Amino acid sequence: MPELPEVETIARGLAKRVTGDLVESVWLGQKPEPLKSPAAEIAATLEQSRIATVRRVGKHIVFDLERSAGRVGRTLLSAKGKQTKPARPGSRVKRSLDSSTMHAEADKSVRPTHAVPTNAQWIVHLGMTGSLRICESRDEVLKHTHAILKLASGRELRFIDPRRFGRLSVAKAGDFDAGGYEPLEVELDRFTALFRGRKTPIKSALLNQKLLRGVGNIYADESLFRAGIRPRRRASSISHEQLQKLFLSVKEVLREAIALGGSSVSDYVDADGEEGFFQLEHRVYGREGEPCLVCKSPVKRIVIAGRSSHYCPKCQK
DNA sequence: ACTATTTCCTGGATGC
DNA sequence: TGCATCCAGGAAATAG
Repeated sequence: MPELPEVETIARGLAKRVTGDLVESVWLGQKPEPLKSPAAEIAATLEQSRIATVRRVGKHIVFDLERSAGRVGRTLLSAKGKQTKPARPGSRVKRSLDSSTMHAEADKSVRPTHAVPTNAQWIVHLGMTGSLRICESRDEVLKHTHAILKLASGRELRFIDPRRFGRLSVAKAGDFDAGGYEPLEVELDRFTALFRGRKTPIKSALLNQKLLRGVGNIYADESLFRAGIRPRRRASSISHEQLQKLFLSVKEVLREAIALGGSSVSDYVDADGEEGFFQLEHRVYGREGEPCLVCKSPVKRIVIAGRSSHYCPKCQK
């Protein structure tokens, strides 16, 4: 179940291996659930785009795409002869409406094959069981494969997701907004303000992606344990001092988990097929009935908002 | 404006 | 051994 540290690990691994590669063609499966944008739009955006960067935003993986208008223009010209309206899909995307006409006119007359980045994005959410794998084209196409990107390097980037909780979408650059603050970047006063006046359990607030983006069930439980706060405590009832502790705990847990490549539970592996090791550092998650590592009390498991929540009844108040 | 609950989905674990 | 049932959970939708 990829949360922030797993997604960060995956994005870093993908960045190493596909940055600069060109998407030559795209195959999308028939199951509609994983597609948040129309299939034709996803394919059209990806095809003939260069992957400029791969990065994590919350639990999303964002591929920043660039398209060389020169390449497209040249292809069209050679195939169809001189066109009065050269197709340059890149020119319109970034510029404002006011200036686009002028620029288009100028570009057309002076440099019809000038490269203009289109600045689109491919956004992948892995859900519970989604994975992105770099394959050779001869590799067996696994069951539950929903998308295959053929790359100019000869490899394929495949999206596989048995449970289909994952989502694929495309957006123009700058249009994608995951909401919430990045937990590793947020400042203390903004962090504490998130919980002011909220009657919901602190655990639920931590899982709310509109407040903080990227914290999931494992890291919420682990952060609350380190901060000594019970998951059912109402967010508004937590003292400033305790929130300060939670602020530090969240960052500490996430940083340690990223350093260890995330937590490998439910067969999570990163882009290189490597397991993470933070599951060995879990102090409460998945340890129901086992002794607290600090006080030896049995770890309790309760359900909050349908999520299992683990805590030490003695260490957490 | 919030908050709580339900729904989606399948593989693996459990129970009889 | 086989078959049914339950469970995992992120986020969107729905209800209050």
